[in-house]
Amino acid sequence: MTRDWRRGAAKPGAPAAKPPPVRSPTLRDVAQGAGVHPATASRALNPTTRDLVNEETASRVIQVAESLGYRPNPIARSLKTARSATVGLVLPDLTNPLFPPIVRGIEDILGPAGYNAWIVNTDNDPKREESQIQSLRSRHVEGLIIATARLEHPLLEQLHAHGVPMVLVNRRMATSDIASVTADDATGIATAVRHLVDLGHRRIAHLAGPQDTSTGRVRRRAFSQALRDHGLQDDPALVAECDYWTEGEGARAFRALLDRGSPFSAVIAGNDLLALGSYDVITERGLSCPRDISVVGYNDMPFIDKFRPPLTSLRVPHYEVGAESARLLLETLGTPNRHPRSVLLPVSLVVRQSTGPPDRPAVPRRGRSAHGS
Amino acid sequence: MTRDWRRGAAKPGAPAAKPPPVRSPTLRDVAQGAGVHPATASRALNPTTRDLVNEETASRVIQVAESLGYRPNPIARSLKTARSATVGLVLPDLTNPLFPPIVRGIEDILGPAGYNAWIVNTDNDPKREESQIQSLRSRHVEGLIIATARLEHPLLEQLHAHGVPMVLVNRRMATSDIASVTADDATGIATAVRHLVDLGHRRIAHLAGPQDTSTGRVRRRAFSQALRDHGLQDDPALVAECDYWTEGEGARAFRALLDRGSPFSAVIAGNDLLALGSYDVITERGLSCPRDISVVGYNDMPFIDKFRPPLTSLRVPHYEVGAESARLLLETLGTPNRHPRSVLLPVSLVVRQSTGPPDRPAVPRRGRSAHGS
DNA sequence: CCACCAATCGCAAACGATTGCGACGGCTCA
DNA sequence: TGAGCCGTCGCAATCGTTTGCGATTGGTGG
Repeated sequence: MTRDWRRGAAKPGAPAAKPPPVRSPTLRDVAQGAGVHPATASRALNPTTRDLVNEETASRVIQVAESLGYRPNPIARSLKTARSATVGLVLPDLTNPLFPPIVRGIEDILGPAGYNAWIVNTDNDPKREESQIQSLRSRHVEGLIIATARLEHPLLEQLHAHGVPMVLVNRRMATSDIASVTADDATGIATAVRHLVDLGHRRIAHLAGPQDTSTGRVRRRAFSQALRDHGLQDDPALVAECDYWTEGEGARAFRALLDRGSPFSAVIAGNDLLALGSYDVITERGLSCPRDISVVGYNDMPFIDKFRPPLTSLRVPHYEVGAESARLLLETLGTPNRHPRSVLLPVSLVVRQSTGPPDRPAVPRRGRSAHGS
Repeated sequence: MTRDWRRGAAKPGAPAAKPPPVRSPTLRDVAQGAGVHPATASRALNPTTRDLVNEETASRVIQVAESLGYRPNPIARSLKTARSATVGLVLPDLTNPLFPPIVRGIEDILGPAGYNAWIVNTDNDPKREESQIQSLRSRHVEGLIIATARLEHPLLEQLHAHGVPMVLVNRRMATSDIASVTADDATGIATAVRHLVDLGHRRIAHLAGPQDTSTGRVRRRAFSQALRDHGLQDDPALVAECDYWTEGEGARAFRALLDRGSPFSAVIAGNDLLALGSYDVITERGLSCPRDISVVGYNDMPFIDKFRPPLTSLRVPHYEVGAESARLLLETLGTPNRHPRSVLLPVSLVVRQSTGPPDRPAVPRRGRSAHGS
């Protein structure tokens, strides 16, 4: 005698006025419809346990489930299994056009694998980052894809030590060996330098990104290395650091570069936004690109081919970066103790109109600043 | 062996010598620590039920909870309460730079109210949209913010009829009265037309967006109305429709416009991407903007001031649009039967260098196409 | 002095799923 | 014929929290 386990057992005395609640069907409903126990229904519906139940009953259960439009409740499942089919995606700032393609790549891989991504913004604020990650963890995300890594990042190291599966995207860390997906920045920068040298440039400047990020540092080092490889002088006066990857910082640093008085005819920016900042300053000082100064960006942001002038930039396969990081994370989730792997994706130089042969030995505008002789 | 990084992976073989699991503390732990029943702890921790428990015990419970670093498990809570403190955000395409600021606005309002947003992409694919929304609902999101609405949208109407709280952002629907937040497109377009008329333009074209979206249709109608208001002829030959809000569609439609042979000296694009498409064609045909043709965009996308030439555009307060839609949704969640409200946010014209006085009666390039007489 | 009430708090049943374990038949094999 | 095994499937516990209800206490008014 099957006990009536249904919660809505009609109150005795109450008329059989069946008020059909819009409540979506539960596992119990399909079990009852198929005349089996919920446990059996559960096993029948789950592909990995399906062979524990008679093939005929299984298909009957499936049949009923479909006709009822049964959708398993991910919350209940999560609670029981402590798994969530969800991964967290931690971004510094969605407004940066760099990230949407990465997100797309990630989702396109995760989706077919049955996972979804929780996207959170940190605004580059470590406090916010910590609380966001905390929130993700309490939601039982199974892994993290992190685009906010700094070279020194205690929080991430701690998570990694705790065995939290994660992969860094677009960034690497100094110490820990955490899986990461980045572009081959060293080769990219070398390509850019060669391009400029081939055009005839000899004094090339660098707008370096934040030195507490791997991209900022790797690109800066690669820059120095490439100069030396070409037998050029690696003049510290031709490198200016930016504290953030923003247009404003790019402008500030580029102004500083000009004001230092060391002549240069080309600049390689740590990324496109910094390059845009230098565009602003070039206009502001009455200079012309590429006549007075050639500019190379990094990332090949969308629409950057429509800027004035169209920016020569290094194209990073962002979509692929995202996709690859998702694949890495899935691998990690599948085989936990796998040794962390890091992949390097190729970048390519897209030559547009912001680079050209040096017009003449550039005499940087000294402004009215009276510094130096 | 489930890989569960939340709870300390108990080393196998370790004696049962009180292995203090790193497992995050549960309500039971707190209750036990405070010497009360979990139910009491729950009530003490919940601000709305706190007055059901003795003030002293309440503070003791809170004390213990803090010292233990207790974080309530949202999943368990969700399961029990059928609420999730989560809303779904349905976007057509995150890659469109229009959306990140909207997302920011939404998150900035939702966050302090204790809500989080699940972001999903639909790629403008109705099938995908349906499955994504289904997925959101099964996660018990409490409401939806939807940026993918078309004028006719059975799915949304059905959800609305089912009482799903939702607000449309940047779009409205034809029939249902669903809360929405949009820009004041009619006024915006009128402003643009006046700007062009003031410059001396008399034959103005329109690159219309998809006519199954409210924005596309409203802007197109406003365009015709504004022409008439200025006593100008509303020539159907000067309106070309785009099927999508993409650069490519803009280019295609603009080519068609030129090939029709009706002269015009300015064009108002349904949005910035369409305007960019016309830029491409202007270059491709050897024309010049604004000398031959003035162009006005819509949305004032980030960085669009750096295009060639800097695009005159209508600025929509996207952040505010997002924020306002979040506020609306929160209101709806707070008072379910409230009559749906729709808000219209002001837009402003940002004049840059893509608009200027007409050089001479433009003689559109007829190309080598042999169509027509 | 008893009945009643308010304030507190515990009990236990949910929420919807998963899963170890054991029950039950039917079958094989010695 | 009985022991043992295998295929199926039900039982019940469990995940962590919320909440209706009832029990206990102490205080109060009649």
